[in-house]
Amino acid sequence: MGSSSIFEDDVEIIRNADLFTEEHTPAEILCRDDVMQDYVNALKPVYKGRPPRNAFLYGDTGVGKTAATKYLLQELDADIDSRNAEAPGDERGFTYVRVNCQNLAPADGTASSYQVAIALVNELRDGETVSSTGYAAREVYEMLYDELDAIGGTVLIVLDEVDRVGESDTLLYDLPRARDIGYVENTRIGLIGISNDYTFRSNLSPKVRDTLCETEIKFPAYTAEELEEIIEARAERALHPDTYGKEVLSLCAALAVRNSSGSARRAMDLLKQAAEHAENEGHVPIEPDDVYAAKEELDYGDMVESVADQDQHKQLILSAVARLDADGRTPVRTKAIHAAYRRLAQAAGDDPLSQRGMYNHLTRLDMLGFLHSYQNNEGLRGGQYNTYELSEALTVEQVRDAIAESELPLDGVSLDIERILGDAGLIDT
DNA sequence: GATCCACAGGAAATAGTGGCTT
DNA sequence: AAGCCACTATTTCCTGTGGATC
Repeated sequence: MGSSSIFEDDVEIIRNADLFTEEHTPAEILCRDDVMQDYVNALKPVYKGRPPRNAFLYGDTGVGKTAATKYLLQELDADIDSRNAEAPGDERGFTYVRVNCQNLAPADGTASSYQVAIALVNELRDGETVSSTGYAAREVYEMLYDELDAIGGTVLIVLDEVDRVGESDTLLYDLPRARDIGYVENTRIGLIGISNDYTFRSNLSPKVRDTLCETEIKFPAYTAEELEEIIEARAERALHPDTYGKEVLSLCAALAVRNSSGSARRAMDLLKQAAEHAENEGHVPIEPDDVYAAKEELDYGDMVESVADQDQHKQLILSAVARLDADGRTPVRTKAIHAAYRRLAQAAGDDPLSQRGMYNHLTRLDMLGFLHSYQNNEGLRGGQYNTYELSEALTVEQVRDAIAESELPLDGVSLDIERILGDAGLIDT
C-alpha cells in the first residue's frame, strides 16, 4: 500500500469492467434455449442460401433481444464464411445492418421511414458519404435500393425499436418486397424488427404485419433464478473471486425482477454499482447493503440522466417548475410556468417560446412522466385550466443536477418568483 | 339552466435547414 | 442563382368546452 495514489482503493473487486458495458456481447446466451432455437430456425434459410424469413422479436427491455441478435448474426456470418471457404464456387454472400430507430427520432419520438432510410444508407456506405436531411424522398429510397442491390447475396436488416417508426409504413412494406417489386435484382432482403412495445404489432397495417411478422419470437422476461445464473456467469469473469456471495447475486436478480421487469441489463448494472460501492467503502465481500445503495444510486442517476437527455426547452421548463416547486407553489398553472420559464430562457441566452409553443413541450413532459398534470375548472370565475407539478419520481435536486450536467448556464440565476407571478397577474390569495 | 371564464388544444401559416436540379 | 423537395420547429389564429356562478 505505502506510497499509493489517492485514487487507489484498499480493495479491488472488479477485475474486468469492460464486461459490464453495453457493447459487450456475451460469448453465449444463457437461459434462452427455446427462444434461441426459434431464432436459429428463422435464420437457417440464410445459411442454406434460401430466401430469408422476416422476423419480429418482442419482449421487454433487457431481456436479451439485442444481445441474441448480435450474437446470432455474428455466428451466422462466421459460419457462412467458413462454409464458403469449404465450397469454392458456391459462395453465399451475407451482410447485415443494424439501425436503432430510436436514436434517429426527432424530439417528439417517432422516426419517419425517410429517416430510417437515410440511416440505413449511411450504415451501408462505409462512413464515406453522409447525408442528413434535404433529399427528395424518392431519391433516398433509390439510394438505399442501389446500395442494397450493389451488395448482392442476402442482406438482413435489423431495425431496433421498430415501434419508433411512425405512421408511414412505406419502408416496412417495401423492404421485404423490394425484390418482387423490382427495386433490387441481385439482393435478397430480410427484415428483423425488434420492439418492446407489445401493442406495436396490432397497430401495423395488415399487409405489413403479414410480412414483417412472418416469424414472431417472443422474449419472455427473465425469472429471478435465470437472472441469477446469468449474473453469476458474468461475475465469475468480471469480478475477483471471493469478493461476492450468492445472496448478493440473488438480491441483484430479485431487485431487477421486481423493479425492472426482469432486465438482465439492470441486474448487471446493480452488481457493478454494488461492487464499486463496496470498493469505495473499502470492504471486501460485497454486502446486501451495497446492493441497496447501488439501487438508490442507479435510480437517482437514471432520472437525472433522462432529464439531461431532454432538449433545452424541456429542461428550462422543468427547471421553472422545480423552482416554483421549491417555493411551495407546487401545482402551478401553465401561465405561471411560462412566466418563470421565460426568465430562465432569457438568463440562459435563449429565445423563449410562446406560451403555446411551451405548452407542447409541457404536455410532452407530462406524457414522459416528469410532470403530473391536473385539470381545474372554476367556471364563471376561473374558467378551465391545467396545473402541473413535478412527478413524485423527480426531485428538485435531480432537476438541478440534470441542468448542471447538460451545462445550461443557470447556475447563479435566481428568480424573484413573487414578482414574476405578480407581473403575470397571478397574485395569490 | 343559461352564461361565460380562461384556458386547452387543433389547424394552418411561417421560418428555417439542407441539398438537389437546371 | 433560382426553384424545388422533404422535413422540423414554432407562431398565429382559432374553436371548443366543463362547470361554478348568476
